[in-house]
Amino acid sequence: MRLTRAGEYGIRCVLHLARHGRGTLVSRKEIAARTDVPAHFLAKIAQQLARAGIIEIMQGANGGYRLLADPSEISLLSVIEAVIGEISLNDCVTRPGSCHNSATCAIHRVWGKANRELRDTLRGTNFAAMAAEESCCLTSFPETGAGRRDDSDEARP
Amino acid sequence: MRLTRAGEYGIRCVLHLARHGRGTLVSRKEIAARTDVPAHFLAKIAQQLARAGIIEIMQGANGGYRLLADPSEISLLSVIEAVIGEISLNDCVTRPGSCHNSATCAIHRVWGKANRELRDTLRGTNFAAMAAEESCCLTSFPETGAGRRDDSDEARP
DNA sequence: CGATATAAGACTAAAAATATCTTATATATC
DNA sequence: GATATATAAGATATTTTTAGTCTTATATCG
Ligand code: SF4
Ligand code: SF4
Repeated sequence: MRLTRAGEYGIRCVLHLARHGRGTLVSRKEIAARTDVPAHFLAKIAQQLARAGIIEIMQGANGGYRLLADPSEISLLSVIEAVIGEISLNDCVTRPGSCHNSATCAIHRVWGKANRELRDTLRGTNFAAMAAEESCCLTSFPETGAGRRDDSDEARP
Repeated sequence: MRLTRAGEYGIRCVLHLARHGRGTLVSRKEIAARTDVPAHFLAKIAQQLARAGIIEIMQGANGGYRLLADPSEISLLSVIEAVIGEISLNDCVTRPGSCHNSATCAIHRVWGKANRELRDTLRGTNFAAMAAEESCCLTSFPETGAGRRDDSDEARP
């Protein structure tokens, strides 16, 4: 009944990009450092965000990630579900077949309602407002992570 | 982001008891068979429900479980949280200290709101209505579980 | 007492989450 | 084109959580 770490990281990544605005390229390294996410883990999450059409990944020197849409058009729900899949408070909500009983189950309907409400709330939240907040999440993370200084993929000579 | 199996089992157990009414003693064996829950697992869950004051456990021959309160006074939320602990959609909701940043985080507030809504919905659902439903969950489980015939703790002579 | 229940917690197995490592590929710059 | 720097992609490893089982102890009825 909780968000996974990957989901939380995905949100941080998009929020950081949203603060730079749509289309601005930001390196994975910077995002990882500023949002306190392991760089390699971020790579994986970014791939899922890219597949969902939320960000674009630029390879090569001076590569990085950029937002494809305007922050106001990106909902919290779409980011979360891009990373962890469709939200489902109980198995039978998204897979009614998992319980032979779901067709007539009173509890099933309660879960369905709660699930709908939750998704609607998250769908109703976009990144424009959050990015604009004076004290946003990500400004509080240190610019150069003390314990996470060197996340480069390359070995030093 | 999903209910654990233990939570689901706890709900089934209470619902089954609710259908018998407050104070009626039902054996663990019967509950386990009718709700399709492993008997030993149910024992563990029942202990948590007992600690939360929802059911009472009677030991000895002809023992079993009984509801302490009227089904109308037992909310879905109380049963779930008795089994899986307080609902928390994200770590920082129940443990703000887990992220040094929660005090000023815009996303944090969204999670707080969503979490409150979810808990309110579950709090607003009690077992009286669900137990009264014509085709309740538990009637659909076979009376004698085909693959779960013998859940006795005792070895046969 | 003896049969039949659950208590309590140790133990095991399976699954999922989290993170890392390795090899490959793309791009800018020289 | 060569080189340095970036991400891609997926295999692998570690840790944590979930799910279930097993064993020994205790309570109650008849
Ligand atoms: S018993 Fe009802 S709530 Fe539980 S899994 Fe089956 S359909 Fe869902
Ligand atoms: S960054 Fe915000 S939402 Fe994420 S864990 Fe920290 S306080 Fe919670």
